[in-house]
Amino acid sequence: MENPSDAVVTSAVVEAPVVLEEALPARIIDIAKFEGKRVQLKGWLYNIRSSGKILFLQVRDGSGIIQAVMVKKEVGADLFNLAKGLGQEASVIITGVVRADERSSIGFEMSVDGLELVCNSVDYPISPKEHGTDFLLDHRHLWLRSKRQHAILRIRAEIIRACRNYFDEHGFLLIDSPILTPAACEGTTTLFGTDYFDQKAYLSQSGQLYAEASAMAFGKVYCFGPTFRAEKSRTRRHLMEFWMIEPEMAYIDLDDNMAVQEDFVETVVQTVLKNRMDDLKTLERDTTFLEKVKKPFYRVHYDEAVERIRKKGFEFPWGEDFGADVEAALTEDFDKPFFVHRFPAKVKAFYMKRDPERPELALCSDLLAPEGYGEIIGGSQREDSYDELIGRIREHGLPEEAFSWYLDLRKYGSVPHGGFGLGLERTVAWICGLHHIRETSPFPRLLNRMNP
RNA sequence: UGCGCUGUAGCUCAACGGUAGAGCAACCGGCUGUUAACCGGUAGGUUAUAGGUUCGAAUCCUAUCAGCGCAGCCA
Repeated sequence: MENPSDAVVTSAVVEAPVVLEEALPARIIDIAKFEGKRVQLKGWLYNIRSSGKILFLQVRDGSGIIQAVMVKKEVGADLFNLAKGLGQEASVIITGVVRADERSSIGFEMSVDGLELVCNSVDYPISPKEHGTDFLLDHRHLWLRSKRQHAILRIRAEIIRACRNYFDEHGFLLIDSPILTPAACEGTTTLFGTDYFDQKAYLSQSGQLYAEASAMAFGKVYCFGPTFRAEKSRTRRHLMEFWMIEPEMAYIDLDDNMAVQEDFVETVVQTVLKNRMDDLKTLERDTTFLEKVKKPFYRVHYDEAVERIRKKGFEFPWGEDFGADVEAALTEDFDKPFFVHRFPAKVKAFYMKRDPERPELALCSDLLAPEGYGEIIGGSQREDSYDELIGRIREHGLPEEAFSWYLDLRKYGSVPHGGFGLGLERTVAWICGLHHIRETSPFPRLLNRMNP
């Protein structure tokens, strides 16, 4: 700047007609609308590749990933070197012009003309190469930033939305059940205990009993919330904490109950296929089985299921509940979800109504997903007779006092009723085609794992 | 809780009784169309922990700890 002639040249550049137009705030998901426009993206650096005088920045903003191309001679050495030194997951605000490009997987790229470093990221633990699940679960808070997890969690959100919409649009009222409860709902599984001032309390394992009370008040209701099981199960189908949607309906029988379930499940699956095909592709999900999820679903009586199992070579005594191997073998027979109904009452919960034609059977059903996924719904018609129900409670050795309010429902205008519970995470695993349930939850609670 | 499997560099793995190695990540350098980029170089280790067998142990044995898989339970 000592030389006055330099100043003249500098000001000439500033006032030249190459002044950039204002950058429009944009998100990658609707980048197509901005073709030819200069935009501003706020995001994180997903990956970076360098070719000497040209940089390829993979930038994600939570809605998608775009390749932003930076050329050294266009942006100058300072900015170029700054960008070159960025770490994976550095937060950046970039500006540039959007243009169509056939080489891009999303059809568009961006030519960068500006980059602001918000915060650098040094030694990011999750590299683009493969990692073990244990390591990834330790870094779940960062793992959430990767493509595959985005696809799964978007599908999860879509499934939740579809579930809520279905019941909201079919005359059900949302009535949430309490999470802190005084006693076991079903009396079988182990519960997480906690302290309720000077009283013992438990985390809810099901909202069903409360849903029944609500159904007697509003006719058709559903609850949707977390449930907790303290079972020490370590399998690919179990979580300690999971979400369950539990509709309950007054004046229905077992057949009505199954009809609602198949209509509901068909709607949820078809909605995901319609709205989240990109994410299913990211997961490389073969959707042929999902396309077939249309009613009616098959209805297999327990007696028939036992016959099918025996034909497959299992020595299966009538009266038992199905183990995992038997259940998986049974799903081989069907190309879409199917019901197994009327299980022997002695292997089922105390509140289920008996089949009047065969009192050794319960009016219940499980809905099993194909492709080996197995049970996603358990449902039943509930016992509506006071005398029958109190007999069951005594047979099971349950504390009568704790169930007095539940018995009241059979005292004051009892009606035939029923409902079911759909396990959200199992449904997500099935629709996404996942091997293990743990990726279906943003922060899964597993045996021996509560962090992060 | 039972049975089985596994703990080696930040990560994914190799070395299977004889000097602990590779790819990726990190760092330095090269490259104007890369897309799990590539090429060259540097650094990185009390082989989960504690005992034992052996001239010699990552490797064989025992215990402990941690993780994974399957089962039971269920959604």
